[in-house]
Amino acid sequence: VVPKVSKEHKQRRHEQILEAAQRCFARYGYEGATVVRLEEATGLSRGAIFNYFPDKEALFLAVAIRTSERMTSIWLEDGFRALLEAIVHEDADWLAVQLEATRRIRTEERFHRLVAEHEERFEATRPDRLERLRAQGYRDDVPLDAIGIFLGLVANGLALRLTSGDPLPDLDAIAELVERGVAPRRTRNQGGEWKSAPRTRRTQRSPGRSSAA
Amino acid sequence: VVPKVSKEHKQRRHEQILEAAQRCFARYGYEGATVVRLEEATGLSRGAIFNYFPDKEALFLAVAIRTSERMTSIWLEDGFRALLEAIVHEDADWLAVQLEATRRIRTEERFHRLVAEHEERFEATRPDRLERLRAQGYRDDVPLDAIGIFLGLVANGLALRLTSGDPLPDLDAIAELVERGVAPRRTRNQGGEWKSAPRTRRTQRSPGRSSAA
Amino acid sequence: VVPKVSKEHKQRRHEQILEAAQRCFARYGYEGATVVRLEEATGLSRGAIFNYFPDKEALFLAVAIRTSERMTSIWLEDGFRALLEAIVHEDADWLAVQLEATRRIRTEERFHRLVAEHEERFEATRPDRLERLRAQGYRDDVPLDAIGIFLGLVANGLALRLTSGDPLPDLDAIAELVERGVAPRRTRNQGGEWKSAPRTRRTQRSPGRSSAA
Amino acid sequence: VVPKVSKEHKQRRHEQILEAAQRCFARYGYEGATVVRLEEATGLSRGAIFNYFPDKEALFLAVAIRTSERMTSIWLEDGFRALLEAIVHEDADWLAVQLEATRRIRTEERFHRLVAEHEERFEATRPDRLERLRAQGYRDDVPLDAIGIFLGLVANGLALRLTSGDPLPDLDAIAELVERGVAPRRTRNQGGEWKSAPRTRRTQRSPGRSSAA
DNA sequence: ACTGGCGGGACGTCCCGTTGAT
DNA sequence: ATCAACGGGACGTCCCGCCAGT
Repeated sequence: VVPKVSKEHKQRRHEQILEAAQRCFARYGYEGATVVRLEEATGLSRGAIFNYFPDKEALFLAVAIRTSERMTSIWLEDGFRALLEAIVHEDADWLAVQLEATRRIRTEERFHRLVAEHEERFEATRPDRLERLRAQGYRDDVPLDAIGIFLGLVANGLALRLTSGDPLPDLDAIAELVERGVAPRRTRNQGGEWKSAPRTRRTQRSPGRSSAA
Repeated sequence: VVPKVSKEHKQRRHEQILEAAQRCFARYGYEGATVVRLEEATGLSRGAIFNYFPDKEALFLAVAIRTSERMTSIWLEDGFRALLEAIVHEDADWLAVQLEATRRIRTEERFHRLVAEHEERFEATRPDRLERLRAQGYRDDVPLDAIGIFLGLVANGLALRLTSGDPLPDLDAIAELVERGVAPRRTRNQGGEWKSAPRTRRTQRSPGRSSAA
Repeated sequence: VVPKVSKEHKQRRHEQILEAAQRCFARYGYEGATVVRLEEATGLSRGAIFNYFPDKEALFLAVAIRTSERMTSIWLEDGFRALLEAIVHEDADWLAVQLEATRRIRTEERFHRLVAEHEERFEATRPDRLERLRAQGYRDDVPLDAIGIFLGLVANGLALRLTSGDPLPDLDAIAELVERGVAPRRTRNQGGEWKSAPRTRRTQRSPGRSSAA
Repeated sequence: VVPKVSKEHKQRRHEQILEAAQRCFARYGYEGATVVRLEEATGLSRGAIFNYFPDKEALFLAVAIRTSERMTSIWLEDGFRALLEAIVHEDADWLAVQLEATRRIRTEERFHRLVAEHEERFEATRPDRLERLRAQGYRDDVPLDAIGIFLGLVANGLALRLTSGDPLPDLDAIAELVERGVAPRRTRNQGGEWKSAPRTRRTQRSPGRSSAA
């Protein structure tokens, strides 16, 4: 009944495994991230790893959720430009994990259901993002959700490009192109608002399984 | 040692295998497309399949090259809007294959090299794409290759979104946003070609594939 | 469509695997009969073995059914004394397999169902054994099915004893004791009928899962 | 290093583990009785269990010895009929354990030796069973040890039948058949002791076990 | 040309028993 | 004395590709 190791210890182990697993899944893909490689990456043994996660699949799901939450959190709190910056400049592991996740959603029925359940459970906690998007002052001659989707396309396309190993694009140029596309008629292009814009700019993604997409 | 069946027969078998394999790889992913499933999809047996392709990886490479060439060919010959249309309206198998390919490039050293070799060999045969891009009349205050990359981001992002099962976006709206982003200053929207001129759309689906896909 | 190897070949392989597996299961028990040991015993590889049987469990079931049919067939065709003789003098592998089977029926829900399904399917093929028992001329002051059960107890007890490695009992003495127990009043003990008795003496077991019991 | 808990506490723990383990081994078999299940059954954890027994095998041996001693004690003290009654009416766990034990003797060299050592050590403590058997007044035209073996066959056969889930037989009928088989010539059935004198039956079930069994 | 029996390797899972912490 | 984290071994399963057979 008395905890044999401190709760902090368990927490740290949990985190340690998640982090190492993220590296592994990113580098080798789900199937390529064999248990042996997970052992090497974590520095722990099967017994330890599967003491914290029932399954390799559960481990992967946990990693995917983590990265997904990270991604949406950046977008919501720091804005779209910050998201592009993060995609470009931070380590690319979480992008790769996201792509893995979408692939497994596509190909593995079981995983699809697991993710759907999770999404359902945390759907309610999300604020109305469309409202927040409206406040950003985008052009109004195009449906707002289309703008949200468009921004998502660019972000995902960027992530895909980076994980493929293609060279880094000129982020300012990209941002400029995006900006002109979504800015209101008159205010367009008055001087790189993308960079100086308030940190709360964000947009909307489809409510479905957007986080993993 | 005279060939027992006509060259056309071999050609047809080759094609038949490629097509079935594409379905398989798209639906199940590379690892999930086991040889047994490939047998079922092709209606042939191991022996036959591995008679035409040295191993599973070579088969996948052939499929990936095929889909990749198809994608670039649409873009170059029918324009970006046509590419978007194709991504949206044709069966999504080749998108999934493309994603699989990038994933394997990322994770499998061996496959990465195979692709690189192939690219090198066929690089010379491609016309200068930037030249053709220039002819489209985009804005000139942003480097042309950035525009190309930007368009690629959107296309890839769209592909990724579709294969994830997210709902179809309003293509016209997306096209409008992209158009304003890349059009020259003054000439923007002078004829809404994006909307009104979906040049040579290829939206018809290849027969006999979609139903089974 | 044309069989690649002769049907006889497949038949022989099937038999070969069953026989070796029987040895293995008898000697090591179900859990102890690891796939490696089955490989050694059959002289074949995993690939070959599991080409003929989907599962280790299916293989065991096939073996158990085989031995069970053998046991009941001896009893029905050659009589109870012949059964005792067979239990004592033939190789004890099939006894051990039978015991394994009952144990797995007891402990493994899944196996229990498999056996039950099999029994159900072959129930109809069995002739009315109680009738045949009646013809044997046992004492009539005790219910006939009790006599059948009693004989079954002795046979099973003998099997259990033998597989435990205990020394062989004096079969004639045992037979004499059984004989006096079940013979009609007057004819009792007139001179070792057990040995000279007609070869079609048999008795009844509970219809349930008797074959595996 | 004074013992922190009383000797009685240790004794109770010991007993508690043995009892729970007996249930486990009976229900799941040796291999199926995983340590996790033993933990659940005992309400204790690995550490506690392996503090009292060096390993799983030793625990099983202890359980098996316990049940075995119980069985022989009933036979010797209360007679054969009482043994049959006990087999039929008491909870079947110890029968299953006995069967498990004989199986492991047969298949596991190591366990066989352990049991042999134990037998050797306690052989001397047992009174001469043949002597006691002789005192029961059986027929003398058949070797006495054959009678003993015969009775053992019936008892074991009955146990096997019961653990297999087959329906309960009519015990009186069985006893009558046995009785006639082993009784002296003239004195047979002079009082039907088998039926009328179920000496000192021990049919009450041990408390607290049956409900959970 | 085509089949499929087969070898053998590697995977995820589970399980036992040790060990260090309480 | 008791616990649970953990190491590491072995298991059944599945899968790819070779090649003997037709």
